[in-house]
Amino acid sequence: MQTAKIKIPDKKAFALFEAKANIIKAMAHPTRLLVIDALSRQEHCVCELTAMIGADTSTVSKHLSVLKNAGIITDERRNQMVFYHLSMPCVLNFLTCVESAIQERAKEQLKLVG
Amino acid sequence: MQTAKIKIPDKKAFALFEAKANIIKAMAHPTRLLVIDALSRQEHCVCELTAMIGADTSTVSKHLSVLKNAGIITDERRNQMVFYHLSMPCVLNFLTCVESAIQERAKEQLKLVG
DNA sequence: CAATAACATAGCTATTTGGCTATATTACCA
DNA sequence: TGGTAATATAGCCAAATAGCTATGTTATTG
Repeated sequence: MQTAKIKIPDKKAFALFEAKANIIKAMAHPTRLLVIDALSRQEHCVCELTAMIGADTSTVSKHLSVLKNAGIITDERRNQMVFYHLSMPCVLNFLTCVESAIQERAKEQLKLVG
Repeated sequence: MQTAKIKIPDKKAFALFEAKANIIKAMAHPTRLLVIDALSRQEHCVCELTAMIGADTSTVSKHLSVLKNAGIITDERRNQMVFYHLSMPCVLNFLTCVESAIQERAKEQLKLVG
């Protein structure tokens, strides 16, 4: 039983949801959020990011290519090193949104316990 | 060779990245973005969302539970029906950010082609 | 040109995810 | 109380993901 008038999305609308989902999927990993966070302050080479993350270079490199393919970061080679930059800074607002939601939830949990 | 001073994240920092990633992961699916979009305008019951999505009720129900567990939506039973609401409206700003990034990229593509 | 440093890619495997079918569960109604 | 509508859960399988090891690529250096 439907009460509200609903709008069934057409192909184009669904394609847009898919495109957005692909970008969001690229962010949906703790390591990649760490990368975004680090690059929000300054550019970093792969070696620095690898040191922060504490994983294999190949693993880090793969994560970086996921973010790059999604258009969230860009790379720039300078001699042997490759430096990465955040090219979609508006994602930071979202992370703030998510963080406050987490904090609020923590407060709720405290209320229930204490 | 590292040039910049890097900060290795401690356990707490990494746990926060994980918590954020869990919320983002919940959004990282076209169907769930459709749900968020629909609920941003008004509440909807499962039957309405199912009609929009065009999938099995069980599939839609699972998607809704993913969003609910992440704290992005809430549910409210009224008689036989369950209505869902968007409880984290700040995610909409993020979707706008992603959408404009997609548009910009499309423009770039056009430049390259034409 | 050989060796090395910094990254990237390929290939493999364990885990997770997303869809379905089938089976609860909850509330209403005859 | 039995039947039905609306939703949720369980269980199954194909596909995607994330990590590693091993190998390729690019630029520097001796």
